[in-house]
Amino acid sequence: MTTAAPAKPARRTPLARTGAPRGSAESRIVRSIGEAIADRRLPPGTKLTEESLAEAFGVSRERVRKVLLLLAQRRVVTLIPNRGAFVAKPSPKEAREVFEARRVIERAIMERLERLPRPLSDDMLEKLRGHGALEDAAELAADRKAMIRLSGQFHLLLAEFAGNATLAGILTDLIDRSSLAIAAFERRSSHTCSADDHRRLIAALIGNRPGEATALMIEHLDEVERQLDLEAKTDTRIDLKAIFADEPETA
Amino acid sequence: MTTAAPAKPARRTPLARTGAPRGSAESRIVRSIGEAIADRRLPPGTKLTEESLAEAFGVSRERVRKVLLLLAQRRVVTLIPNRGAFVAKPSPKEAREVFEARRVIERAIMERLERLPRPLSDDMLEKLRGHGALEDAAELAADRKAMIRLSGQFHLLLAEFAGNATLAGILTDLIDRSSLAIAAFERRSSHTCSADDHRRLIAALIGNRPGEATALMIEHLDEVERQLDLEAKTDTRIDLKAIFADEPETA
DNA sequence: GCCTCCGGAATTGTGCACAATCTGCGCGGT
DNA sequence: ACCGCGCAGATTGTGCACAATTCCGGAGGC
Repeated sequence: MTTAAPAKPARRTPLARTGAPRGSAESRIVRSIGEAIADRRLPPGTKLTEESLAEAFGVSRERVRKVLLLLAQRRVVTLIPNRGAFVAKPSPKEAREVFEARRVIERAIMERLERLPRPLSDDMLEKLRGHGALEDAAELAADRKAMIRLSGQFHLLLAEFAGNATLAGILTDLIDRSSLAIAAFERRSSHTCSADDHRRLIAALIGNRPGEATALMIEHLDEVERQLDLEAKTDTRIDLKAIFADEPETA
Repeated sequence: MTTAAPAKPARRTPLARTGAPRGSAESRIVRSIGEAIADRRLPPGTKLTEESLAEAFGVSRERVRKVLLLLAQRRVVTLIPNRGAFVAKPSPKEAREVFEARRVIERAIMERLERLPRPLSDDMLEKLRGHGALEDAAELAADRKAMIRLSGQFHLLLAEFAGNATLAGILTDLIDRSSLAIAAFERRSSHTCSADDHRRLIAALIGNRPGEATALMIEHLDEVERQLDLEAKTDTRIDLKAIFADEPETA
């Protein structure tokens, strides 16, 4: 204050949502971008300019910057120093690794679910059936985006039932990265989307024939991976840049 | 890192390691803090003031802020809005989940290692034996910090041998969180630190008796967890705050 | 014709100043 | 004496200005 008040500030912070959920603003954007990537509105390799995103979400550039940092650590976007943020384009190797990691984790989850006391709780049954219905509806309506989103949610739902939030959290990231891999390597032709697999899985889980649900899950994941074209021929351009740039945070 | 000179005259990016200097500064700090937490120089619940850290590492406060955000997403520190960053203090539930997640992942890793063609490559054998020697030396010298660090590295080494960088990355986080759990729940008394377990594990791996190494790994992890005191009695203070504060980024 | 070099524009990176919020402590009222 | 209120100091949160870097296009030389 005091001296020197050259017309410059005049910012008013409209207190509209003063103490409002600060943190949630960021996670909202993270979710939003994450979904956009998952259902392929943002294909791998897309440049994510800070200012564009800031404008799109109506927030400041630093907010976006923070979000991008978060997404980068989840390997959903790739941050290249002085170059910017790009929707991650996994290598075939990484794609295979992600699916293998999923098999490892989801097998464990299924084994846990199969060990649950029977019959399953009404809550679980209802959620399973409800979800099945949603997937059926999406398939019937040929709503591709909904199907993708629901497919991810299905796996996450099972993870929650297993009661290990830590594993579920890890799986969340892996599912996002799967979506990315699918977007990057999906074959033009076939895509017998997995709603049917899910149906059988639900039935096996309810029916409780030992080992069957687990086997179906593994087979399901194998099938999804098998539908990808993971043979060489990677568009080396972006990948090389991403590889040779020092990754900001990889552990 | 002698100078903290704010002066920044004519930086020349000595290309020593390409575009690395920027990003690596942060990951250096992340590693540094991570290690300090792992070997208990920073016990759970410790307040991490931004400015103190900035001064300690000779960097600006925003750099520290970024690092804290990264560590927060790895669940190594807890970020409470307008309150600051604290070394995470896992709940007993979370501790159990982390160990279970480790069992899931490390079992898979061991099964993969056991499936490796025999004899193991010279490179692997050398690294295994070399690491064993280091652990022996640390145990002999009663160098607790070294033992903790080496113990984590051992598990990570096995993960690398398994050839799935994605799983290894996930395990890295879980190991850090294990250290945290151990720091939080270690019993005063016993701590037959696991160097002996590791020795047996190495032997089993080299010897290649089917299933033995995997079984030893599971038993090892069980044993480490069993040595913790995970009964209620949680210091609710910090945990409650962490729980009720809206978490910035949890997925 | 092609390659190289050199601006100009756009984009990212960083320090800084200030605003918002929380904690601790002392004062005054009941 | 106890409780609540409010002020002061410290700490975190955020926008902004500017520095650094990269990208793109064109002119010039071989």
